[in-house]
Amino acid sequence: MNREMMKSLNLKYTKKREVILKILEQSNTPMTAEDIFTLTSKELHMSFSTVYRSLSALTEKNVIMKELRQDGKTYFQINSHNHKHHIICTVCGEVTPIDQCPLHELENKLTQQTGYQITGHNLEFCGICPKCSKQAHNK
Amino acid sequence: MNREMMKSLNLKYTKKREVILKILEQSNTPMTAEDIFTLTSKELHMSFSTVYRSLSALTEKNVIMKELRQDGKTYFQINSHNHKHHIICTVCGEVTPIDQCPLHELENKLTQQTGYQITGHNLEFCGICPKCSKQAHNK
DNA sequence: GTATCTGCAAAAGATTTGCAGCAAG
DNA sequence: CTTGCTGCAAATCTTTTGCAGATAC
Repeated sequence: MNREMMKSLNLKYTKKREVILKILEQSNTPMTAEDIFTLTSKELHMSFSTVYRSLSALTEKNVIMKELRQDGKTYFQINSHNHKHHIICTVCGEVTPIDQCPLHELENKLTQQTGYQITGHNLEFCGICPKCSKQAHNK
Repeated sequence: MNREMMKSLNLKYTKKREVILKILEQSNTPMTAEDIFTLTSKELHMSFSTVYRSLSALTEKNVIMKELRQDGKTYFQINSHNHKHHIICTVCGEVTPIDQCPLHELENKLTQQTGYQITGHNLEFCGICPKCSKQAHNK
């Protein structure tokens, strides 16, 4: 994301937004507002309102995507269009991405069955990661 | 849910819980704490703490299930084991149940791929219901 | 210059908790 | 009579907002 792209979205290119976007682009997993606040704060002064307002502006323009997970926190990630889902370990919280999204096929079927125009979905698996399974076994 | 079943779960059988469970059993769609508070309040005096604490006790014993949706509210439903997912209209908020759950197959595949013991999932579709599509078209 | 962004502190909305009194078993 | 349930009000947690000052363009 650079100055021109921001301009074309009618968003001003500020140092804060630059750093927020850099953090998101470098992350390989969705992040909470708090994560982003903590990381950006290492580079410059940041306030929670700026984080939330920037994330919200970028979400509206579809630059980033947000999802509310079962832990009650909202996670943000760059909108790469080949979106991913995740499995979250209920023991240690480890997050593992799932390569394929298995739902597009199903969405077509559902459109036929229900008449809904489907515009999105949220999918979240939870379970116990191999490491934690092993530890439980050893106890 | 009756006195004996509650007893076997080490939960006391109170009038309040009886009414909360009745409401949930009669509902064909997941409900928020507020929904339950409003409905139960028509039959007896109820407080939000009692609603939340009862729902939380029943969730722990797997009598009911909860899910946090993208609207930021937690929805509760009787745990019928043949669980359902829903499509939610982004315009009018209408909720339509989806008959089959398409994920059990996928879960087996994922267990092989990732080594996770998968214990649950959350799936939420959103879209525009036929009624709202039609109205938008007519404008 | 002016529209937009930022910071602070205060507000909001959903849920949880401490504590004292009450009811079920 | 003892353990667990209830009500109230206050606290919590994440996110949003009002307003005054600062910055991008």
